[in-house]
Amino acid sequence: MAQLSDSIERFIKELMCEENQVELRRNELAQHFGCAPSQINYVLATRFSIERGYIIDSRRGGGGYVRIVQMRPQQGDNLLSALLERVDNSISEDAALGMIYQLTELDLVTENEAGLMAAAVGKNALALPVSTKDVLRAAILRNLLTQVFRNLEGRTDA
Amino acid sequence: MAQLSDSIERFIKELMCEENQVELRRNELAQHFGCAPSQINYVLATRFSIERGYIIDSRRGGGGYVRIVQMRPQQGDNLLSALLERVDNSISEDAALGMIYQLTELDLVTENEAGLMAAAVGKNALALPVSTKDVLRAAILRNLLTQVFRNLEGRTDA
DNA sequence: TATAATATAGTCAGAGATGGTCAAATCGTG
DNA sequence: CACGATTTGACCATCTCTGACTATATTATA
Repeated sequence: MAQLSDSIERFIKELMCEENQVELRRNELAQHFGCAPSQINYVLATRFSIERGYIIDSRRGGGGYVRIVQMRPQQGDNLLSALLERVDNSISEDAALGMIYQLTELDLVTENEAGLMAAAVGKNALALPVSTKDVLRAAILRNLLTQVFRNLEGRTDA
Repeated sequence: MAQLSDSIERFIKELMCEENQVELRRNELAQHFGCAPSQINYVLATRFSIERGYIIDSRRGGGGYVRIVQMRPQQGDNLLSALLERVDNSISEDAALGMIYQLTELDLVTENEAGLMAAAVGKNALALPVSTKDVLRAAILRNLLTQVFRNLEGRTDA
């Protein structure tokens, strides 16, 4: 029964039991479970996704690591998923600005932060054919939304 | 695991904590850390780059030295112009992130704001052919920089 | 002074150490 | 069987560190 992925998931969650974050070596963990390193990525993608309330941070090269942070359960959990879904693959400028406005109303971002987000997805920033614009805006906005929720966690690095 | 580069970076920043510049011997420093002298150059290139607001000055031969100076802008306005000029029509991800890093070091943006800016110009956000990426990133970053300084206008302690 | 010796620092290609991505193979279950 | 979930492996991306070779400045010496 116990699929490899489930074991790895449980293992990681045990490591996190007291802390709400854990740092690990991808290759070490893979070796510990005798599996391919990419298996770890699979577990992270399916069991520790942003939608499920986890943030993954990593670094390559010597001294590399993978850090998993569990977001505190909060109003945001469902909101983020809902927002990401609403953005989907393409979004107009108006809709994007509306969404950002909503974040300030909820006190999830400061006015300054909202200003930056608007600057990033505004039409001035996106010098591209109109058709491409909405798609690109969606990609950027998704990134920004995720970042907003990371910020709420009081991140450890910059 | 604290990488050698990270230790060297921290060491140098401690030396600079009060002064905004420091002078050191490359070989001495390398010996102190038990590494190859060129390692020092690596740290300088990656952690004390011009994008991050540092200027390196050095001299070879007997009595040679390496001097690291942190640039401190007098007026926000001048800095904005300088940054916009440096962005120009195209900018790499590294350079963009370096610039954002500089803004946090100068306390012009909070860590959260820097995170948002990085999210807006990171490669994950810009799903485009590489050649187009830098140009688009430049456009977005210019917008963000302008917004940063707009935000500063309303600040009491600026 | 001209030249050689010595003392520094810089550059760059490549090795090593990690982690990431993606598509194909495999597994399990309705 | 069909189909989604899992697992793997080949190939890619990034970060760090070193060593051989190069460049430049100072000092000693003929």
